Amino acid sequence: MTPGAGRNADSPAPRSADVARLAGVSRKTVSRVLNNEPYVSDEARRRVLAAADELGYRLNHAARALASGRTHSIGVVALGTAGYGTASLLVHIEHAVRDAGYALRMINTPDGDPKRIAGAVETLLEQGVDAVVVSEPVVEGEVSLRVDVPVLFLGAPPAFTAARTLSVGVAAHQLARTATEHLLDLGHPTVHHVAGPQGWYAAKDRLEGWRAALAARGAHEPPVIEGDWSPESGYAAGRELASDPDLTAVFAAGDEMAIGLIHALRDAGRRVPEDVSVVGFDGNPVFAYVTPPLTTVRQPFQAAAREGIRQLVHAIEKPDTDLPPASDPPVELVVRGSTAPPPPHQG
Amino acid sequence: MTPGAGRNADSPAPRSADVARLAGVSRKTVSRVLNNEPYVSDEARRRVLAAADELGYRLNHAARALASGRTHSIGVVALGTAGYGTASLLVHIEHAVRDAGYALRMINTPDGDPKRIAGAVETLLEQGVDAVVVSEPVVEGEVSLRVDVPVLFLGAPPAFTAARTLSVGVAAHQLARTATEHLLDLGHPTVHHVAGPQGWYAAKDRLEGWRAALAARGAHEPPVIEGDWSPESGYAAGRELASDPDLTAVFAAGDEMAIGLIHALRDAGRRVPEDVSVVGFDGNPVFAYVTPPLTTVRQPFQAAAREGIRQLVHAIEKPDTDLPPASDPPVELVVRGSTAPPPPHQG
DNA sequence: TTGAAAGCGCTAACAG
DNA sequence: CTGTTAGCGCTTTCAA
Repeated sequence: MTPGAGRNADSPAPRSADVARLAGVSRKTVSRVLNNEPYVSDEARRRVLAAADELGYRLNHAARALASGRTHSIGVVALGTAGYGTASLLVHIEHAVRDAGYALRMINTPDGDPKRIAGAVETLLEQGVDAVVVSEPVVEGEVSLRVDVPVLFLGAPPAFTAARTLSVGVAAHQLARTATEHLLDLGHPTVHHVAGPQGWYAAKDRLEGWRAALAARGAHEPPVIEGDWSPESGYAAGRELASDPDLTAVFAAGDEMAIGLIHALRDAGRRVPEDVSVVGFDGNPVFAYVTPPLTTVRQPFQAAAREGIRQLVHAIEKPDTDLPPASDPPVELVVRGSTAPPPPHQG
Repeated sequence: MTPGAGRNADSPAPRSADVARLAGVSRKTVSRVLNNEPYVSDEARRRVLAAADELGYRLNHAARALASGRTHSIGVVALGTAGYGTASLLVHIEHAVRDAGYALRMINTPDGDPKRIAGAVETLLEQGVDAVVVSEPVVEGEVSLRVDVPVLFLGAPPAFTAARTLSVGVAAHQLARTATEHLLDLGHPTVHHVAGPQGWYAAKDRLEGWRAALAARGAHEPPVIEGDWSPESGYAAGRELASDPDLTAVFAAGDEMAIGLIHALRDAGRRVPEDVSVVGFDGNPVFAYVTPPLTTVRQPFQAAAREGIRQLVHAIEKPDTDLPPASDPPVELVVRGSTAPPPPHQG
């Protein structure tokens, strides 16, 4: 006997009134049970649940949203394409959202153009969401949106102005600094940087972390080469860098750029890590298995997603109370085989 | 002057009645304009649009869904974690869904357990979706669901029974066969296989493609080693395989396993591709930049997503008409540096 | 080409 | 602890 077997297969889907009738209670009581509200006798609760089950009842969220003004869903605008970083962050966001009892609506935009992001948020709002999370937006935030739900910016400061914005970082600055210091600690006189596209906040932040580390040690700051996250752009940067005889260490703002970079360096006859050390950024586990295994820093995606959603749900549900602050996400350097002390002497 | 400047910032959001009043028409006419229905004078249309714009009007989708019974959104249950394949497919699905004018609701499940999938579909249905797409489910499909919306299985045959199911493949069998034949064509006497977890349909399909290629050439079929898609499992398989002196060619069911495999082979003193050739599966562009660059087959994710959504939208909107069939997705072998003819003679 | 009336299925507010 | 009464903002008849 499948659920709902008592009725014709083509009969309309059961409504809460049907459940109420079968359970012998009012619709409101059914509503109470379904929403886990207090003040329902155990007996009534039991009967309602049994009736709902027997009927194969499924709550109509559109009706609930219309009546309550709340949709119980969170919209996320995901940036970028299928990179490991973005995808991994998205997975963790989804998980955190679901754990919090919300549904997820998603829009992906290939680039981080603020107008595009604003358009995506607009679309999400129209579809009805209780909050919005913007994952890793770009830096320039001149757009202003009329948004009355809370907005979380993950991995960046607010990319546009709205009534209630939150922002949770992924410690990019600190991670970049850690990566650079690792190289400096190894004895390299300075560290070159292959940056991400400077329209992205994440790219800018990493660059600044690198710059800060250099400054703190009084190391010379070589010119930056800007890539676009792709391995191709890392390769191009590597060709350029390979001609510099003083080059001994490079920090790339992304693992994939680092991979391209290493390839170019080797094609140019520079050994990694014997001649040149390379550190990446992201922490994709697969790069532990390439030659040489990539030293990198791991982004605390999970911690950031959980913390961000925690704050967001708090803003939705208890906007007037304060939220206990969370501990900072861990900063993790993964030392593998692409880094080593600089060659004995050069030139 | 920002939109809606005429009203107090805290006033309730404008409704279609407000637009109607300002435009001097009835609510139904507003509805007609907003839904691009015929039988509206240009003049009325213009006035409605102007009024909506002036008020900063945003249609309430919950109300529309309640009244019309259609949500204009498609639910997707995404399988697996942040791998390149899954993420890339998801991005293309999102794009195709949005292009079709639908919103996307997403649930991610880490494994492909049919019960989990069924639960995810149930959740999606409750949230209200006009159709469901299940991305790359596992093979065993004993679950039966009472689903009245169309369901698309992408990359696999139906994983559960429902009223209206569609299925669009990603040519995995053919791709696996092509990969294997490439190795055979190079002169390898046979090809070993590192498979994906056999609970996954995609893994089984690739294994069968490999098997078919071998059978067609009358090549001996060596025992299969089963991995779990991770580079670690590829490495473990590589350690095992490296002890076989007859080994000259391996087809791995995923790029990441291939990377782990190559690493193990080299750790064991077998050169790639001089001693052993390796082909992967997926087509992640970054592996063009590792050493050796990985020969692989590219999955037609975009073509599959577009075609699947096309069929799905057709099933939603015109369930009674036939849909012109689409051409098969392209099968693409990407030959890079990890494959070569077998060594002159062995043993 | 347009409008009036009647719900869609649920929850909110209030009364028992 | 439980029920009653009104809507939520839109689309759907159906009539003009």
